[in-house]
Amino acid sequence: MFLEQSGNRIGFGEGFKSMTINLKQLSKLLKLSPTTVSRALADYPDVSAKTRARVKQMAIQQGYQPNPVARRLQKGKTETIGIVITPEQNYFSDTFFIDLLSGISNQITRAGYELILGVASDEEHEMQSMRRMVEGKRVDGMILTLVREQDPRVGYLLDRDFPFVLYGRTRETRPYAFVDMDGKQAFEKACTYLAGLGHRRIALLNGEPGFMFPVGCREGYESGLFLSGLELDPDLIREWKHKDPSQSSYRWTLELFKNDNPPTAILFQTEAVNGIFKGLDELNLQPGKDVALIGYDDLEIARIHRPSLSVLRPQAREAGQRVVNILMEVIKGEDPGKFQEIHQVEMVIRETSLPPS
Amino acid sequence: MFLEQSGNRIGFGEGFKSMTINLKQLSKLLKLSPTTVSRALADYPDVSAKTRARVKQMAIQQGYQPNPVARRLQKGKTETIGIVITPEQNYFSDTFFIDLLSGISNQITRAGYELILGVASDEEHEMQSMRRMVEGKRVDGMILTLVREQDPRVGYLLDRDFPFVLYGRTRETRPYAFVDMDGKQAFEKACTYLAGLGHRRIALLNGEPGFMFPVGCREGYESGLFLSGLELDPDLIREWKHKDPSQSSYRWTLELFKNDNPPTAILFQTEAVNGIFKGLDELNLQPGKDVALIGYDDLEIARIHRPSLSVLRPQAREAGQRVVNILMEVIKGEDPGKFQEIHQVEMVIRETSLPPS
DNA sequence: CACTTTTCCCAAAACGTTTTGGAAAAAGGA
DNA sequence: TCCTTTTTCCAAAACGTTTTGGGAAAAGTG
Repeated sequence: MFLEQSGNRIGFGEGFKSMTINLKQLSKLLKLSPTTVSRALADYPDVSAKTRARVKQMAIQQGYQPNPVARRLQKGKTETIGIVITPEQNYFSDTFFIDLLSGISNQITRAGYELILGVASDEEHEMQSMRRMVEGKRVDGMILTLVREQDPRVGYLLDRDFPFVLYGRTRETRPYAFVDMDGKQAFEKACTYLAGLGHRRIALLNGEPGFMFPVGCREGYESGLFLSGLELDPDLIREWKHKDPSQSSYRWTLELFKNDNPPTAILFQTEAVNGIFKGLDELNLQPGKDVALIGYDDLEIARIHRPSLSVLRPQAREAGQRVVNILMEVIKGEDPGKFQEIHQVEMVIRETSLPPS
Repeated sequence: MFLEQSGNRIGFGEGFKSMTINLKQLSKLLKLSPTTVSRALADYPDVSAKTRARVKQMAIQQGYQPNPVARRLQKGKTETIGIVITPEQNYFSDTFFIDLLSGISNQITRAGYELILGVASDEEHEMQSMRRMVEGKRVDGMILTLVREQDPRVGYLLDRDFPFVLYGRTRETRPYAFVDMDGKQAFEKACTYLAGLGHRRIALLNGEPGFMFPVGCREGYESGLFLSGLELDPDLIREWKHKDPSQSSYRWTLELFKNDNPPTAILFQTEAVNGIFKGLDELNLQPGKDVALIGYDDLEIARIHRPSLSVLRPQAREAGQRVVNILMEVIKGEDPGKFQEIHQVEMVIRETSLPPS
């Protein structure tokens, strides 16, 4: 065994040797006990201002950083949050999810925590990845996204009283913490806006059934129709699939216009816009001119397309930050039921929301 | 102090209490020492087959899982790999990056390791996030993506002998480990293919300068022209920006066709396809018919567009797995210079690569 | 001055593993 | 039988922190 804790590299088979100082070494340098050094750095009041300053200065000079693994063991916390994503969900479409993730990651870092990522190919592996994190004691809390109406993950976590926060909502009677976008209000707003322009046949190309988000979209759509004195026509509602948003939305667009009395406007999630454009193109209909369009999510394509796409714009980054702040409270032991946030969604009017021609 | 280590929940302000068993409790149950139980589970030969079986059975029955934090402290490893992504890089375009990440994540999990994710808004925060991981002793190794020609991250890691693997390459004379796609060979193949069809004016709409990948693309393009006996015309080369791939590629497409002798084919990264389609549309040119197109990366849009887009298809998932396997070797102390892999890229001919009309 | 309170510091325990360095028991060899 | 070797187990140390429970010195207090 080498007693010398120098940073010398030993050529072979040795890998990286940290050349950083640890608490014991630092305290020796200061001629203080590890206890006092630890407490000085943590700003405990029972260490004098003078030594505290001395300790801090030396810590900086020596580049001391407490070993997080040791601290975690002692504190009984992993200081880690888990999240599992699945590629099939076309959730990585452009900026939205990465914005959410960005808000989450930054806030987690600020708290001195870590974000560990699982990538699961399907629902089963999604659960498996989460169980590994939870039962393997690898995280203090979980963040769930793209929640389904019946989501086994939520039940699982509630059953074992494990801290978590949803981005979105699910059908579950027990109280839990969530941050959600007000999809209902957003679609209601878009729908009444279009009706206000004179549109009478407004279609909804909704997200995949089984997931929770489209439920709110539909509620908002129906409520918007009702408020505008329009009747609901089931023929004007279609649902695309996560696996191939473009393909399925393309097919449904064509379908919508087979109607004797076709729509003059479509509400949808922007993910599906490529299919819609393609369908309209094939039907020789000009987006914006012949058919008004409002999408949910302000993706790059919405801004660069000509005509540019009117959209509902959720604040993903802010939502991500809130998710983390709430999760920290829940981990501390706060009642999750207290944290149920529904964020308003802004409407951005661009060129595809004109009155009917 | 509570001696009783039961899993009882204490109602308030207590958060989640793991009700899992630990090594000491398990060994008490088995009437064995923690040492023996630990060694039995790790398949050491100095514990008899009989007790080993007994231990394993009990471990399963009790749902014992060793606390990873404690193991990490003892082993002096974090069992964790870090990766930092930046949202501005439109790297999340559809399937490519998520496939890479999927390969990385799965392989890391298989090794019993964790993947921690940093999201940085720009180059500076990218470095900052990495330093936090490295100097904060939070990871055993780093994975770098979207590397620049001059990449400070590589120098930083080499300087402190910290294990890392690049997905991609950079200009650096010291040896380091990487997995890269053979962009050069891919573009050469596409270029000679188009030339073989009779195209004489082949344009390159290349990625952002400063990054390493476009360098190889250009080399392959030039080499392809040379092999086909075509002359290089600098007017047929343009470069778009990561910030707005569609916008800039749209502008450059228009620019390309202002040429007295415009191209009949374009090579590009599929990320930029929306801008190209838009530009061609504006110029009343039909993709595939009037202008042959081959993109790099098989994104969803490439498959669903009519005409469907011929592409060069990198195997992102496999590359991700290799990156992790190599990183594990480097962490073990193997010489990074031994691991320099260049993966071949498949060409998928679809409908946009016809002979010139 | 004697007593109490406050200030400042520290030794030891604890977190839950794995590894080290034996030691007792069993088996083998003569 | 006695000695050697092999098998099987374990006590103690170690990883690097934070927390616990004082204790000595300094500062008030009468």
